[in-house]
Amino acid sequence: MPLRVYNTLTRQKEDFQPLVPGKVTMYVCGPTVYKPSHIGHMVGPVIFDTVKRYLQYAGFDVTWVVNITDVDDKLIRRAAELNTTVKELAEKMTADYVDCLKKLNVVGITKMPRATEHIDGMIDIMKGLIEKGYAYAAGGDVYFDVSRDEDYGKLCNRDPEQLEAGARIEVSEKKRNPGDFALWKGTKPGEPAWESPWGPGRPGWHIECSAMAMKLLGKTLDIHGGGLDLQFPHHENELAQSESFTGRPFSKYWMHNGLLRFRDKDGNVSKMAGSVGNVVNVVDLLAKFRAETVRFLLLSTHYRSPIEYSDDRLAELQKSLEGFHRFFERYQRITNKSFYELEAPMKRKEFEPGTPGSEFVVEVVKLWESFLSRMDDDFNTGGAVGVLYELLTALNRFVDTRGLEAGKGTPDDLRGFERGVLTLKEFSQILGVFEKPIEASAGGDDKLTAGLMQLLIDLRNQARKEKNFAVADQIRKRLTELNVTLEDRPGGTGWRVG
RNA sequence: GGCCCCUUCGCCAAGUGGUAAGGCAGCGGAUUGCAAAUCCGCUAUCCCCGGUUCGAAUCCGGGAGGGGCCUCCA
Repeated sequence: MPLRVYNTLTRQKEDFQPLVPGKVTMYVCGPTVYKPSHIGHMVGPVIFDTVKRYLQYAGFDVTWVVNITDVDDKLIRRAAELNTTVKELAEKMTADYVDCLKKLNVVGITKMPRATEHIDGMIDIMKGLIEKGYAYAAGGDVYFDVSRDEDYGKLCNRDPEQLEAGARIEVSEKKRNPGDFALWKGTKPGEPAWESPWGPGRPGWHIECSAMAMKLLGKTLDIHGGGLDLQFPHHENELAQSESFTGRPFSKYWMHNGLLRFRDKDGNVSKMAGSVGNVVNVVDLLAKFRAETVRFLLLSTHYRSPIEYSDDRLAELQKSLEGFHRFFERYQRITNKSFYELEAPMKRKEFEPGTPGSEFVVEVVKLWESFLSRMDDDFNTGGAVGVLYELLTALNRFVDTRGLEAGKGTPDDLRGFERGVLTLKEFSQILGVFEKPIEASAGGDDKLTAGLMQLLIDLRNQARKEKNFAVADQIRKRLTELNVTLEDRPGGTGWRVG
């Protein structure tokens, strides 16, 4: 089954076929770095990081660019409030953003260009647009002339006349049409400015993305992504100016991710955004929940659907993910190997069906196919996550029924088991999760604690042997009060925090 | 006013014409000295009304409720 992608431009799912066979260029709009990142900023990166992982898995060579907008009205305002420079503020907030991405295991970004590094490219585009009559200079500003662009509005299915009807666009004497947008803004005192043929000024909001995308990835991209809220006006304008400039399609596929929603105490649901004032900073969030849980939350819904955020939901999710980590410990007990250090081949075609005839392997292969067919269908990570849980259950069931933990498995059982675990690893790598053990439950790092725990466990087991359950239960109860849970397993007693 | 989307078990969430994945919670069972962990089983006909079809959660029309964009926003 071919990989299919929903294209905002055509409003339907299409077979994915990049311009150059085997290679994919992807551009995703990044943040304006004037405030610390909130979770909403992470939705796109996590999703497109997973998209990139899957495209690579499917055999494509992917180049992924995410821009940093480091000059704009909000930055200028905020810098003034903080009594700092735009540059300094941007650097600080960029560092915060990059750090958040790293924590959420977004590792696939090839390049992160800054808008201010591409002023020349923007000027070239503006010159070209003016030459072709798509843009005009007016009093130190440069505007894009919407009326000259015949298919303006095609991305968002908008009729320019309708736009004007409801427009609350800033009225400017300088504009020819109300819908025209600024490519270049003449400088005002105290603002950062760059030289240009139209005098000193700074870029408008949309031109930077066109300049950076085309400079780094070429005139036509394979995938352009971003949040649904950027569809209009940002992407519409980006598309208009880019295509007017090059005369070629700007991007083959446009992908838009759903926005995060926030449910308040009264049960009202609304988008999470700075303008609503209900944002949750990533740094604050990660103090409460593991980064893996947050990443998982963003992947457990289809990317085009809105994601409803709440603490309860994260807590619930975190709990269910612990089941996976418990299984990884179980795997280690059985095979003496660390799941976290396993490496599954990240090429789809390298999958080997494993021992033929084994019922368990047949089941694994079925789940593997199911997982991939969901991912093939417009990156349905929500559905794929469901298969991930199914595989976990299948593995635990196999361990139980074959008595693997008690050492009763045949070599054939163990081979099949390894095949299944490696498949789980493969899924994990595609989703970018389960790379590290949960710290709190690892427990054994501290030698003294480990020794004391072993002492208590030995004492309790001795009491159990003597049928002195009052003492045994006393020990367990007191440990429970200390948030330590004991597990009596076939191979001996284990413990964990939590 | 214009454009668009959503409504599936108590909660979250897959499924886009062939008879309802998965998670959390709940209940029952296996296992256990009792627990924990794990496994097994049980719990929905898909907001309402009408239509198309042999057959619809899935398509069409109408209604109700919710959300988004049109202005900075990931």
